[in-house]
Amino acid sequence: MSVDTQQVRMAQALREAGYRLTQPRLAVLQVLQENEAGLNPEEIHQLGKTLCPSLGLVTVYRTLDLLAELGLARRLHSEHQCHSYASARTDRHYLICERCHRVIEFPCHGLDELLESVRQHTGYTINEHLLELRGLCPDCQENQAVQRNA
Amino acid sequence: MSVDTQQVRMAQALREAGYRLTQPRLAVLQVLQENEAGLNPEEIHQLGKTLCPSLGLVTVYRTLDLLAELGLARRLHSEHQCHSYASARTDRHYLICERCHRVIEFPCHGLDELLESVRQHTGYTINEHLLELRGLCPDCQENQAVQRNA
DNA sequence: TCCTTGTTGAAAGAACTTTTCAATAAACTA
DNA sequence: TAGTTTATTGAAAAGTTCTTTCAACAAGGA
Repeated sequence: MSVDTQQVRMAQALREAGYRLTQPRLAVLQVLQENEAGLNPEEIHQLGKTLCPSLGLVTVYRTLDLLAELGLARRLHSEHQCHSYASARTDRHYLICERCHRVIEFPCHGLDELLESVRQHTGYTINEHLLELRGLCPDCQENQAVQRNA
Repeated sequence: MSVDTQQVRMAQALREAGYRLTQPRLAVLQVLQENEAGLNPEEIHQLGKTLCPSLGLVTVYRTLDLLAELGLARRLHSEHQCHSYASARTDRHYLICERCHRVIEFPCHGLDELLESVRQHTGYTINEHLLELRGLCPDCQENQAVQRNA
């Protein structure tokens, strides 16, 4: 998909959701498009200023939120940083309840073939991985059911 | 493994690495042990003060770093927050180069059975997932080889 | 072109993390 | 066990990162 096509897609998405298409928003979008992934807000701001000199960092934050809302951008990591006690393993498997935010670790088998296939397709070596699942824990599923019936 | 066993393990790890075993460090460790996963530094601080009243937040941060260095604790999410341009999918698969920090997305098949097995073992429903792989991209592998030969 | 109102950028504020430094306490020595 | 050394601590200050506030601006409809 070309840059222009993407911009048209974004223009539509914005209008449909009742937002305006502005120069700062186009600049942020274009920076994201041209850099695939892995930019932080400050980097996006610096690159974006070459496209829209008046662009402010605040607008970058706001636009990233907006694009996320529209499903056009996505935060790479979860917003709340946590610490967990863990063994010396480098591989991490977390299961997070979206309602009560409880976090458990789970044993994970059967990922090896997947990793090998990724390695072959991309040429990357893979040293460690993080698999983070989000859903509802049994308690919250039950509470939700109770609430629906009430 | 019991709490006491863990403390002995930590005492050894600290001494072997040339660090001292202190009350604040024991308190942080014990809080992490008793709470499995998902605490932020401030929460650890509050809980830790019941075990070591003088415990300061700064020491919590320092101890978490130390425990991470010793392989006894682990940060749940990566420290640098990034944004990536993405489609509307809720499932995310990132491959991050640990050297040049390039991030690419990759197609991911074959995770479904794994998720189903996790669901059965834990009782959680799973709405979305994040699979983050870390390794070296082909370019950096090559550069590393060149450097070794130089 | 005018008007309405969503959007912007700067400054201030909030939240989170790190650095600095004098006081403290762990661990070694005698 | 008491004395000594030095890593460690907690408080305050500084540094980062992100959010809120608000007057000025510009997008898009009339």
